[in-house]
Amino acid sequence: MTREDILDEAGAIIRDEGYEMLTISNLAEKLNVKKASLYYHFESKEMLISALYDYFNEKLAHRGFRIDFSLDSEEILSKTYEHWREIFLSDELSCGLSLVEQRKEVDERAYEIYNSLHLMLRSQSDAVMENLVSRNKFKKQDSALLGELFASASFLRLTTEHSYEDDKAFISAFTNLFAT
Amino acid sequence: MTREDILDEAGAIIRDEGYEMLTISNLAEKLNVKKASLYYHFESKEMLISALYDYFNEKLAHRGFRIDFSLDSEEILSKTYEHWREIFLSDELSCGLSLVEQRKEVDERAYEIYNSLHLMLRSQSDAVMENLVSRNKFKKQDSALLGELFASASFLRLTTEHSYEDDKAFISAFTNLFAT
Amino acid sequence: MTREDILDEAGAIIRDEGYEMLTISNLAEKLNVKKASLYYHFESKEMLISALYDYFNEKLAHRGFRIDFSLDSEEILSKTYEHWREIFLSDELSCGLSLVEQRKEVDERAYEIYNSLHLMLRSQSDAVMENLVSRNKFKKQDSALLGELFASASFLRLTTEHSYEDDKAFISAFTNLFAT
Amino acid sequence: MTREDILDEAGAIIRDEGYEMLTISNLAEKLNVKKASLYYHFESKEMLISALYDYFNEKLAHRGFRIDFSLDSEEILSKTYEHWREIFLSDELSCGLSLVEQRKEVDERAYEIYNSLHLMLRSQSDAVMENLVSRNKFKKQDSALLGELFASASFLRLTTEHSYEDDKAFISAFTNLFAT
DNA sequence: AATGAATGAGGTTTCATTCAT
DNA sequence: AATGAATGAAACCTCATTCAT
Repeated sequence: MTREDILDEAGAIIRDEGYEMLTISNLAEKLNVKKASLYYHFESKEMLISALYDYFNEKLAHRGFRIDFSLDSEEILSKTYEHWREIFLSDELSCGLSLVEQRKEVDERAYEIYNSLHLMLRSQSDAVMENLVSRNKFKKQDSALLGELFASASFLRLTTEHSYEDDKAFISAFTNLFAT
Repeated sequence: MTREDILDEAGAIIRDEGYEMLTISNLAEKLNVKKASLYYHFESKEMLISALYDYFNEKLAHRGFRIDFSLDSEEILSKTYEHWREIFLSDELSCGLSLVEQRKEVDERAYEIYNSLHLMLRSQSDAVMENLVSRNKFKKQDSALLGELFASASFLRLTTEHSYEDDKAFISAFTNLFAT
Repeated sequence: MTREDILDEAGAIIRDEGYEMLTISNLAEKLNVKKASLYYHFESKEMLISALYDYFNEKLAHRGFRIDFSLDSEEILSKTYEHWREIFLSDELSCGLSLVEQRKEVDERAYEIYNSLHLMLRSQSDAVMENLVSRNKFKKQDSALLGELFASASFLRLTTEHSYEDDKAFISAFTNLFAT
Repeated sequence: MTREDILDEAGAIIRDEGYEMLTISNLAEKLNVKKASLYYHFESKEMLISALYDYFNEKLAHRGFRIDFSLDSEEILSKTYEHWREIFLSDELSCGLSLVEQRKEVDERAYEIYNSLHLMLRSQSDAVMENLVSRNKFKKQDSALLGELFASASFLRLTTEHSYEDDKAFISAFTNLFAT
């Protein structure tokens, strides 16, 4: 059992059972070790959770963002959305996302990460919009506003349940709304 | 001490200290009563929390939504946003909102309310957009999409920190983007 | 079960089994209650121990010191010694004494009490010597020094094991040494 | 890391932090080794503590006691007291003393050593007094009683805080009290 | 000679809850 | 309507110890 194994299992518990079910007992049981063993790897529950934030942060940082701007507008938005969707639903990151969502109101650390996640979406959205506007794919208008609108709507779609077709339709409609 | 007093204090704890700090001990202490006394009013903690959801739901239901459509477009959006802001920040409702936000990933009941809150924003937003489009204040286009964009962006703005001016600017820009 | 019952039992454990055996589990078991019950009466183990110091201090303060100075010198010293012996061996106070002895090197509070106990013996010893010297029962000499000598020797005798006769002989010899 | 290093550090912990802080974890940490390593040198904590008693005993045994009886009475007492003071305060022995003081009520072994320490002081004190009396430096009287008085008062002075001058004055007064 | 990893037992404390009064 | 006293379960954590390497 390595530190990573522990963090992975901790993340899974948070995602699947909720933050308040992340107890040393529960965690140990799932890992098939005794409670005391966890204290060999982490000084305290607090430190474990802190490590969990680091772990998530690091994984998030390793996600690149490359968009092929030779595609047509709708496909560009579509790829962007897919990229985010992967982040939100990937086994690797959904745990951290779940942690952050549950703790953001109460834990400074979670709040920061939640905000920086927003910021990431927003800046990627802005970059895409700027490109489309500058290349006259989208009507000449405030690309920052377009960025916010696309990022916001996408974020909410990603954190609530929507059908695949519904998402497709949204992207198509969004493209049409602003396409030249 | 009435049931309402208890629910109010419970809400305040959730908002100010987080859901996990809502313990019988903490609640009793804040109310200056002994723990056992709370069991005269509520069968169990579970029932108390259930009552808390009802309490919030009821208060939410009593919030009407009346917009004076004789105002100009920007003012209409502004009033709409103000209306939501009041809901999100009012002492009466912020507690329930906090509860729902913290528990939505984990508690069926919270998830439902969270969704219905979204729906409410969305339907009000849709109604406003439909009106503006139908009265040719806004360009003829898919009013449902406009509804989603406005509701989404507003929701995220309301649940993260933004300056008053920033919000003003957003509404103004949004209006310009779609105004005829 | 009252606070006093708990303190008495805690004291007994310290005296009979040693300070490190004063655990919440052990204490609860001896009192035939469950661990959690102790927390109704004391906020924490630390508070319990603090209360124990108070309890001992109070009992110590209630011990008067009255010597009949019409007796002969040896009897006066004998009574004085008996008075102290009672303090050191009484069921009521031996517990506190044991606590203080075991913790004085490590716990500020115990150290203070230990010192004030010394001081008490010393001042009573001084008073007795002063009386005997001033009444010419003892040779004219530094009564403070006599006080220290008698108090010191008595203290050590009381905290280590000595036969009754040995103590008697000591007092007798001490009297002869200084009697006119 | 040798057995001695371990014993020295263990003693330092007992003196500086108290017996209950002598844990394998704490000890290992201070020695910059891992807990398991200590078990290469000592079978168990119990054996380690037993070795600690031996270690202290041995060091104590190596302290000779030689007094130059050609000095004057006050100086003889002064040297005797100094000798003891060195034992009580020396880095080498204060640890063991601390151990014994903290454990004497609870641990047979500590109790024995504590008693034999007393005995040592007592027999040295007796020897000095006998010499002074036999050489007519002190008035002809029960030298064993003088021995007890000097040893007792000194012992208490050494285990509680006193100024250097205060100690000096005590020795001077004691000398005067019994000098011919 | 030392250590990484694990453990069983037991420590203090908090939790929601009960029940007689 | 409220509370004093108690409780079982479970929380986090530390202890001395083991054992393969």
